[in-house]
Amino acid sequence: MQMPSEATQDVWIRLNCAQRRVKASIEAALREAGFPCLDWYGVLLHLKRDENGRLSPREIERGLLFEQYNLSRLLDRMETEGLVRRIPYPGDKRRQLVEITERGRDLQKRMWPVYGAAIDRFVGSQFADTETEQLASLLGRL
Amino acid sequence: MQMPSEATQDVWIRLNCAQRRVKASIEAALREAGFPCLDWYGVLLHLKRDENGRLSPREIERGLLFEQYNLSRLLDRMETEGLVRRIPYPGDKRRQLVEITERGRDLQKRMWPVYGAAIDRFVGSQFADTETEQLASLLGRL
DNA sequence: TCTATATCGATGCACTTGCATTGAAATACT
DNA sequence: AGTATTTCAATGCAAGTGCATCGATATAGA
Repeated sequence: MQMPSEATQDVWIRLNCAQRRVKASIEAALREAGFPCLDWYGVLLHLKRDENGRLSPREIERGLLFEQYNLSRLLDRMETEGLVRRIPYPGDKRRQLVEITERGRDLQKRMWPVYGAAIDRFVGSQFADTETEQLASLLGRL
Repeated sequence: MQMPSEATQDVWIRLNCAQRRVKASIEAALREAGFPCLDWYGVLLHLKRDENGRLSPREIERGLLFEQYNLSRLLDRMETEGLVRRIPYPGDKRRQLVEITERGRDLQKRMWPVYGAAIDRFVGSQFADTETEQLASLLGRL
C-alpha cells in the first residue's frame, strides 16, 4: 500500500478547501441576487447547449456528475417551476427527454452575469493568465 | 462587471469535477472498508493533533469549514459512538471543549492506512513530484 | 449597576440526499 | 418464442443539511 507524500496530501486538502470556499462564495452571490443554486444552472446550461435543447437524464447525470435519484428529484422541482419539461423518448418507453423551456432559457441568461462575475472574482482574479492555464491543465488530470 | 475568461471557467469547472470525483472515490474506499465518512475523520485528526486532544467547536468549525449547526449534530453522532466527549469549558459556561477518546484515537489510526492509500491512488499517482508541488501551490491561493 | 448587544451551542422545521428497491420496458441468452 | 438479465426513472424511508431561532451566558456601553 503506497502512502501519499506530504505534497500529495496538501493537494488533496487544498483541493477540498478551495472548492468548498469558492463554491460557497459563488452560491452566496447567486442567492443574494435571488437566483437558485448552481445545480439548477448546470442543468439549464447543459440543456441550452444542446442544439435541440433536449437531453436524456442519463446524459445530464454523466455530464454533471449527478446521482440518478438526485437528478430525478431535481428535475421534479425544475419542472414545477416551469424551467424544463419531460417528454417521451422516441422508441424507448423506459426513457425520456428533458427539454428546456423558454422560461428556463431566460433564467439561464439572467443568471450568467451574476455567476460569471462571481467566477471571475473568486477564481480568475487570483491568477495570471499562464497560471490559469497551468492550473486548468493540472486539474484536468483528475 | 468583469467576466471570466474561458480558461478561468475551465479552472472552476475542473476544480469542481476533480474535487467531486476524488472525494467520491475516497469515500467509496472508506465505506468499502466499513469506516465512517471523511467528515468524521477530519474531526478526529484535528482533535488528535491538538496536544491535549481538545478543541472548542468553534476551532473545529473554522479549521474544517463546518457550519455551526452541522458540527453540533456531527458531534452528537460521534459522541454517541464514543469517539469524542464534550466537557465544560473552564470559565465560560456557554462554551465547551470537545475531547477525543481512546476509541476515537484508535479509529483514526485504523482509518489512515485506507484513507492514505486512497489519496495516493486518486491524487498522488496522477502527478510527477514537481507537478504536485505546483498544483498545491496554485490551489493554495484559493 | 443595569440594560443592550453579542457569542455560544442546540434544535424545530422544511428541504435535500443517500440507499435500497420498485415497476416498466428493452436487450441478451437458449 | 420464452425466460433471464439489464437498463431506466421513480420513490419510501432514514439520515443529513440549511435556515431561523432559542435559551443561556458573557461582554460592552450608559
